[in-house]
Amino acid sequence: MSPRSRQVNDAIRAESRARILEHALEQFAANGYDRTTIRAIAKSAGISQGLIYNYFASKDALLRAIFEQSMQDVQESFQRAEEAPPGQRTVALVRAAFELLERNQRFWRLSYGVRMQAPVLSDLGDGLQRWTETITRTLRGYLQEDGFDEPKLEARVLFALIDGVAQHYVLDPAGYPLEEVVERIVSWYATSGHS
Amino acid sequence: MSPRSRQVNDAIRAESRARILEHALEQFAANGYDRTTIRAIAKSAGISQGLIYNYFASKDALLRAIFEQSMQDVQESFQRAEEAPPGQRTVALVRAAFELLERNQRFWRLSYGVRMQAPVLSDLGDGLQRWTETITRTLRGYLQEDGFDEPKLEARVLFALIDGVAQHYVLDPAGYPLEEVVERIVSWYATSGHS
Amino acid sequence: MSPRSRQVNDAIRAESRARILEHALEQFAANGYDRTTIRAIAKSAGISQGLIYNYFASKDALLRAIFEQSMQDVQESFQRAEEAPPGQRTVALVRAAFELLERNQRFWRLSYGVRMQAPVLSDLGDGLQRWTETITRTLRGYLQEDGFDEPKLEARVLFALIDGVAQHYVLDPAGYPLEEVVERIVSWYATSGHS
Amino acid sequence: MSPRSRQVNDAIRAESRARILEHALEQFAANGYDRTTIRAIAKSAGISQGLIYNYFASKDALLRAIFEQSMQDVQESFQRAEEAPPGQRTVALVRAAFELLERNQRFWRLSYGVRMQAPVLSDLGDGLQRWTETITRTLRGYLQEDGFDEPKLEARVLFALIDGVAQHYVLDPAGYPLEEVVERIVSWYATSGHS
DNA sequence: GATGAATGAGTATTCATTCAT
DNA sequence: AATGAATGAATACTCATTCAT
Repeated sequence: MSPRSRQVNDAIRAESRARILEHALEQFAANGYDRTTIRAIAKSAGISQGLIYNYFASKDALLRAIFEQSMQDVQESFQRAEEAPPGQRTVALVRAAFELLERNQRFWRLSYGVRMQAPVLSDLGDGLQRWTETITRTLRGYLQEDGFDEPKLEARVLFALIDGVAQHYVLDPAGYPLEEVVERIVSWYATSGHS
Repeated sequence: MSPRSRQVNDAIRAESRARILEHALEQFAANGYDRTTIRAIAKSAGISQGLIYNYFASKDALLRAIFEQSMQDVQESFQRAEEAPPGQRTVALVRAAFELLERNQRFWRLSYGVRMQAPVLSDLGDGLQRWTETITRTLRGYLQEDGFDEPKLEARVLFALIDGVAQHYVLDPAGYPLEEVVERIVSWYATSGHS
Repeated sequence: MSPRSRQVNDAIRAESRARILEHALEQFAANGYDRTTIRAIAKSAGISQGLIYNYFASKDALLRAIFEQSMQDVQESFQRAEEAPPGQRTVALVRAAFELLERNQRFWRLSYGVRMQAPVLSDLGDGLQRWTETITRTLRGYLQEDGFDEPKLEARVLFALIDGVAQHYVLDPAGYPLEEVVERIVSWYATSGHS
Repeated sequence: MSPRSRQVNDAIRAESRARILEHALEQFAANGYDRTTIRAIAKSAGISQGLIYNYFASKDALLRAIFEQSMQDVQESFQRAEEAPPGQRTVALVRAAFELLERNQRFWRLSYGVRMQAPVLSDLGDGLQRWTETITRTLRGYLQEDGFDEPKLEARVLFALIDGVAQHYVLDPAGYPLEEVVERIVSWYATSGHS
């Protein structure tokens, strides 16, 4: 008789939104953004196509929402790395990065698949750009603390290394010896003040 | 209206084919494979849409042809690295890789943009997969020669590093200090037999 | 939770129904029937979409209800014209028509916007058709009373004139010198028995 | 063998374009702009939906093209009215208007159906507005020539009359005694310098 | 009486591909 | 060898309408 209570509605909305995001991520990661149809997402989520537009203004907005959600996760994770004792922060951040990677493979797969199109995918470009800069700057700070000679250059190298490993991992998660590779990298940056 | 001679015809065909490949690469690199239309390629090349199908069976086949052409280039380049004296081959290959990168930025941009979709872009998957394996195997061999302890693991790390740098470079060729980064990497692998 | 009394309920229903009609007319007049969404009406009225269907079976029925309501208004207005003394009825009707027009601009705007689609907008056709015939017949009667030679033809002309002026007015109410135009027309039909 | 000659292509294009315009007008006039689908136009014209976009950028552009084409017709027709001897120009223009109406009923039906939406149909608004002003100004000039006291006001009345008759005619061309009505109007404006 | 989440059929538009010339 | 008119299947998105609460 009486309309659904505010709380019940909010719960329904939260659940539907999450469901859509989850299945959109799954499809985007598997087939790439452009080759994923709204139809496929709806089917995968077991809902109608129209419902998606009840929660997201466009396919583009859906992609953006996925990024925002994941970026928040990244921020939090990196903040925890900051709490590590000086001299161990570089290593803490490297480990944090790979933990993120394992925990959210599909997002990173999507992210790498979309990266080169950033300037072309409206409004996404900025996010990725800023995120890249943040990482580089953070890394630079840690490397400087840890006594590296050329922290700026070194940050570029380390970031590239992390990025490269992450991509290779994501291309074949089952077959990639991520643990070993991470340990190899960590062992290299653990003994501080090289050069 | 005497029919064109065989030779003239062949020359025309070669020139048209090359022209199409060139402009397809340009467009694919700039906008991504999916977002590039046959129309755009034809317009860029100054020809009709139909003509493209006279040389390539499909958009997909056009992409494949670009890869084949570039892969050949890669092979040749890497073969020259093999001629370096033992103990310097790793470094030679690293340098060769980055020379290739600079010489053919657009191809690498396209390549990285398409990589995550490999399984989904028909028939392309194999090519990329095989190419990845080839590089890893070659690297492993050189690193072993050069006295590294765990050549297999080390090859994964080095390949990831190269790949990561290449991607970062390709995202912003003008702003990336490629020379310095390469020298940093090279200096690291030049003093052989680390461990 | 004692049930609402019958009377209170009826009052609520009447108020809601009127509210919906009011805002539907506003939206239909501003954007046209086809380009007005149920969503827009609901938003304008500050109610939910669903509620509209509690009062009207469909968008179409809502349009029909607006017409019924306004037609009644027209009937009443024209009946008052009938009370004018013979020889002044034509003028009385002309004045009544333009008073209606000014009083209910939005309805006439909607009406003119929908007129050409009448046969296509289910069940509306009849209403408009009948209404047109009624006016023509009434006008014919008055003109005959007033001694015009060819009352049938003259009625067509006068009706067209009224209709044309009304439309031009409704297209730009602020800039149209309605008073003057009406006086010009009235002065023409005031001196009865032309020919 | 050799591609179609320029001339043949131009002929094909002209024929296809005309065909599309013709069937679009037919559909728009019958069902209104908003309720006419591209699909329906294509089906009516016996072509694919895609082909329409080969000639017109959008449904909107198609509507605009119809207006441009017909407006040109109107211009020419009115210019011929200008050649009438002074004192008979008003009547010549009235006759010209109704000839246009009969010759192109469907266009006027579409035009009246869309008029109230003008501000909402992108880019069309201006055209109709300007056209209205042109007519009013021309009429005013002729009426002044013909010695009417208040040509500005009189022009408004005459324009409304023409417009009203045109609409009533277009609503039921078969049953409307257009000839008689026109003659009635003409007879009124023929004896110049009333007042 | 009232809500708003959900549906599904429909719409304009795009684009790889074909084919007569 | 080359053209470009034409196709048709697919796509993102809209919106009137339903219904459980």
